[in-house]
Amino acid sequence: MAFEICEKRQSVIDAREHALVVGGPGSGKTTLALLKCKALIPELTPGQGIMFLSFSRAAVQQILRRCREILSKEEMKCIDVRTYHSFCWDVLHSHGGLLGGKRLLMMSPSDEGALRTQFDGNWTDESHRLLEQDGRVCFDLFASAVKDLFERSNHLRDWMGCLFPLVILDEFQDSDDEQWGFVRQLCDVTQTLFLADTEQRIFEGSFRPGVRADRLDILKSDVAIKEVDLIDDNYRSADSEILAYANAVLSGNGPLPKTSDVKSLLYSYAGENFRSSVHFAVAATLGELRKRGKEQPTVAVLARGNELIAEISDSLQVSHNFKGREWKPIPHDIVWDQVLSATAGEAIASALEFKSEPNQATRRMMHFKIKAYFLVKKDFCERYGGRGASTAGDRVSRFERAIACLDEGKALRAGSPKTLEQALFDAATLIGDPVADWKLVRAAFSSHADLRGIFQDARMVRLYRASDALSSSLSNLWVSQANYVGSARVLKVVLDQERLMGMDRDPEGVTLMTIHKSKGKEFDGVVLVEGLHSSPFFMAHEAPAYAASRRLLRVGISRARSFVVLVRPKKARALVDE
DNA sequence: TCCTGACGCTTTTTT
DNA sequence: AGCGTCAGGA
Repeated sequence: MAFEICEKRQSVIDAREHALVVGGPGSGKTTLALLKCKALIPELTPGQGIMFLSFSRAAVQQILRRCREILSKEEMKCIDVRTYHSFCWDVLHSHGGLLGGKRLLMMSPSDEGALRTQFDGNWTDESHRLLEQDGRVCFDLFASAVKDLFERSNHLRDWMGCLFPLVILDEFQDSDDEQWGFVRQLCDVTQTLFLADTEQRIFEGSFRPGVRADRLDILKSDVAIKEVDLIDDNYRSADSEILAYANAVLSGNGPLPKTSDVKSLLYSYAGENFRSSVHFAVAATLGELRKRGKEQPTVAVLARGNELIAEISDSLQVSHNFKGREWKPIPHDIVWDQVLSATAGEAIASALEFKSEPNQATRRMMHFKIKAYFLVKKDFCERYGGRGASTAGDRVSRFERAIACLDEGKALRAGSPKTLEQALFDAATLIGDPVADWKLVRAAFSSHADLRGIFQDARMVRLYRASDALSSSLSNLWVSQANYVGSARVLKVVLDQERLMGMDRDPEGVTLMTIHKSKGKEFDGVVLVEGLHSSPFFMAHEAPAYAASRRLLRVGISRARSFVVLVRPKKARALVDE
């Protein structure tokens, strides 16, 4: 469907004042913003450009993809699409000296993480102290530091306005107080275009303080702004009822629109019944999309939680019987960046080293890596939620004590360190096949309740084929030295590399991720999966109308251009009240 | 210090 | 179902 420029849209393109465009998924906010850029570019003087800010690197990729469709190469040079953080980083890097005299030092998230795991106390206070006393800026403080900078130096702020006659703010409903702080400053010196969808507020709440439900009201009351609502427009699934379905789920009031573009599949039990149902749903979605003429359909398999995503990935890797047919494994990608699974992988790798070459050094390293895993886990729990932190802390000290025993030459006491060593000792001999040997050593981690987390978290460190970088590196170790010493290091290097490379690959075929990660993306088909005991569509203790869950569901459903399958437990709550 | 059993909860998370 | 938590026992 062609993008029609109605009067409403043209007014945004022509506007010389601040503008706010509100619209749902697929309503064409980004396209409209880029058309405005196209119109403005001829007026730019040399050195001037347009700044397009978004939150995540994934969103930046998505916008750049759109730029390639809409703008010429020359035009693209005039637009700077970046994340808030990278913009702030540059401002602080070039002009941070204005803040305290000496040059500022920016800390990357991993620098900050390393400091934080060592620091005992209130990290927020500490990060402010680091900025004020040492000129070291933590990632979370970038925006507020830029705000301070603009406040203290009107000259710098004015100059930013000259450099960027138009600044576009994507997903503005998700901005926090600090980000709004420096954007507010820019409003005085340049033209702005805000893009927003209030119903896509899915990160609001605990994890990013300062993100507010009434962000748009604050904007409208602080700045004179022209507001345009694209709420009725839909270009993504223009011919289908998918968005209408998603909006019915959002409102919670029936009835759901009757459509052949959204199907439900109900399952009865966890385990095999669940896994084969999901497997079938994905295969059927691929089949349906091919029938509809997509030769290489893209399909997203979405769930609320990472654990369920991991289980689904397991399901798609083996054959299943469903509806009297055998369904072959389905190759897929997973969007997965949990630091925890890499750390768990390092612990398993160090156990592989110990099993293959038992000596003081490998033995100590294994206990040390396990302790490191629990430290990361503790930090993780403290940051995101709270539960699990005390257990992880216990286990840190348990392995600390074990290391102390080793250093003093004493025998280990009863407990998980000793149980693990015994399990590794009892396990079969390693044979030099990294896939089999990894499996064997990983299994030893299920020998004690303490270590089950490592066993689970390392699931996503996969060694499928001999061609994989990881398994060939491990093979090389075995061939050259007849043991696996060094595999923990190799694993870290390979995973870091993969993380960098996997960054900007376009989705193709089947991709698994949480619904949160799917925000801003689109696919031909979507399979939304609800667990029986985990990742329910509606969280048990949520506010009465399940507003947050409904917003999330709407994001998930509306990712689809053509076809949606919902896989749910039979006894699950209905999507809408009748 | 470690284990066991009863009880409760089950979710995400940019850079 | 399966894990974290907390209390009490070995």
